[in-house]
Amino acid sequence: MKRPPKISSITVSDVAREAKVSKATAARVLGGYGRVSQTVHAAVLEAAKALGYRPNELARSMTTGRSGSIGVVVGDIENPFFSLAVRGISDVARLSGINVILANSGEEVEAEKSAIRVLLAKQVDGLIVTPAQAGDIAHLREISCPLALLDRALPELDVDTVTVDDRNAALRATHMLTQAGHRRIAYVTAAVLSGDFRGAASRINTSTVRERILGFLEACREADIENAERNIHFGSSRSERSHVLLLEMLRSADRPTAILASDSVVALDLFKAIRECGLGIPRDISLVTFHDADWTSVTTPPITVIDQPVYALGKSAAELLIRRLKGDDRPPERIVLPTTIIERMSVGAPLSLPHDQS
Amino acid sequence: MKRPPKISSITVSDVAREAKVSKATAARVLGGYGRVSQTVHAAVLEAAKALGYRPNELARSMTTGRSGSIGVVVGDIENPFFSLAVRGISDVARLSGINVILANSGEEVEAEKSAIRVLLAKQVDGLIVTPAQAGDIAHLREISCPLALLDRALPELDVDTVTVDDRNAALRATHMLTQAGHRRIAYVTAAVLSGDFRGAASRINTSTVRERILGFLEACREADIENAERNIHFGSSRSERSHVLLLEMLRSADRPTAILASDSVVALDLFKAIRECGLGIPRDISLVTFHDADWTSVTTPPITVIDQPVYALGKSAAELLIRRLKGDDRPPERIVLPTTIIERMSVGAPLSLPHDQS
DNA sequence: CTTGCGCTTGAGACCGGTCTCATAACAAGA
DNA sequence: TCTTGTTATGAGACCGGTCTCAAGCGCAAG
Repeated sequence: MKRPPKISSITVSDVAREAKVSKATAARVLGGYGRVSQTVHAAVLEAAKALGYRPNELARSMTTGRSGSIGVVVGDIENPFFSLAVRGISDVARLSGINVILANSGEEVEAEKSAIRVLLAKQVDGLIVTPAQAGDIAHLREISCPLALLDRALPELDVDTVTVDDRNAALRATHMLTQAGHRRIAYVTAAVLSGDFRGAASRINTSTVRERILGFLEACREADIENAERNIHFGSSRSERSHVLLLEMLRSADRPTAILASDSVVALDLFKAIRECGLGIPRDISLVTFHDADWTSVTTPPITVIDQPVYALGKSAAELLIRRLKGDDRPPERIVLPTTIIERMSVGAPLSLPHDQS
Repeated sequence: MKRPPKISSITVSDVAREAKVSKATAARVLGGYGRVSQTVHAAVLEAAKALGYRPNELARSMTTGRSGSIGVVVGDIENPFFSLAVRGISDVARLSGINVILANSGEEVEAEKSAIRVLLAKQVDGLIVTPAQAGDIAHLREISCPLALLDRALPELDVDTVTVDDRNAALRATHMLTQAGHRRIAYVTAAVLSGDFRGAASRINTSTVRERILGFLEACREADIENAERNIHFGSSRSERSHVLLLEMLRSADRPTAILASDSVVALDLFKAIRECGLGIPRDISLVTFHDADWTSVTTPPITVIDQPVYALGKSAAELLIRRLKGDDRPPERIVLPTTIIERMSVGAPLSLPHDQS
């Protein structure tokens, strides 16, 4: 075996020798378990300090079977939604002396699988995952440690889950738009759909995506808008290609008069695209987005948003997970957090209608 | 010893027994080292698959002394600057099969110390740190594994470091403002200064903060602006209190006619504060900020920014660190990345001067 | 003075891998 | 045929902790 690169770290045995006690006794003091006499306790501590002893958490984890860390797999840390949620998670984790290993899935199942495998191999005590795709969840089933789902529920997976009331949020937001007189409303989401949509909402089993669409469609139905499904745009990402697609949509003859965006990244891209097309908000087009990202209040006009309790989302997921880690084994809980709509200035009546309609 | 919670995970020995070979041989196949005959190799693999063997990375790390992960300590993941840098780091790390353990210091030294201690105990192979304070770096000195500094250099710490040319950036940005005719220019930074400033720039040894201030002061000197130090505002954070302080500054009789902000979070807060005061950009006040955050291009007016190669910053730091992890021990490198100024619409001439001056 | 109990301590197994070393088996060269 | 070399395999030590178990000790009760 190669000499480990670190220059001779101090072990329990070293401390024991220095303090002239057995390894077991030194370990008891250093590990904080068992009973040791005052005298010896002090002696060991002194020896440890003199030698500069640092416990090897890895070795400790090996015997205890607990690593003291949890794994978090999110779609994209760059998305402020996730950074805030992660913040919530790590704040809670730190309070319990647990630390967080973060992994990015880039919203791709394969990357997610690989991340989970690595995390599991690292013996994380628990996992918080934002599943990238709901169709492929075998790898989530196989997870042998406590698992919590963040932001996206999986109906077939009965584990602790924290989401927001996406359906109702989408319903209310869309309702707001129909009330304003809009009839050509688009829902633009970053989620990708394998295959084609066409009303098969049941096929989408990522809760967040499905619930929002369901809410959106319900509001459309209430307003007697037909073929609303046509206006659902999937796969909007940070890429150049999807930006072009948005421009295309905005320049088409029957362009929507109002848009609901699935997150602030999509919304920002939309905002830029709308400008590029020389359209005005809310004169030519109304815009509402999920997530009260910090920038939404400083644009001209400021954007009406669906405010999700993102920090709380992460916090709750972590709390649920940690509770379970501590041995509590009540049945899995599904928490749904409420959202509120913050009305700003990005919603107006469609151009073709008299302004006093609403 | 308590039975570990995980229900009897499959070990090398189990696989060995199943495949009817010795533990050593099974380990050779599973660990991918040493030489094994074709036949046995296949047999072991089959047995492993049948049993559902998953390697225990912890145990592996224990003997090898390498954990295959690096620790990253940043000030605040919520700050888009850091999320992007972290993204750069993790992208590089993944390519080398290394994973990242993330810790937040909240820009507090004590939290930073504690995070480093935990990370070290977890036997990370290397560390990337954005030191919260430059005065207190004993804990960084003691680090026994490769260390790389991100965004902030420490003159007294000779390790791999990646920064941007803060001084020059601040110089040019400030110069732009003086050229436009401004003479009351404020620099607002999130950094906290222990004690009072008053020209003792040498006392600030966080490179980022010092260099920027130096650049700022140099530009002021060139323009014969006296007492420019007075207009340096420290400790601007996301807190309510600091927002009030900003409002105070903006409402004072000799309020600045132009402001340079140290990061996009500060800038956003400033932007809001400026609005609250009923001031117009750039009519009443000009604004320039470090970091081309996504929102800066969609405000009215869009903000002139100092574009830092943030992703590259993280990427380079990770590359430097990983190179060192692989055994390369050339002397520590200090990389300084260039910045560019993206001129948008937030800079104008001060109100008191005729517009054609510039 | 013994017995018994509680407390402190030491010896050593164990976790799940890696890796060294010795042995066995076999092929090729003398 | 005997030596030498090469390759495949097994036995077991080791990493740095935790934890079990039994022995040693002092003290109070019988």
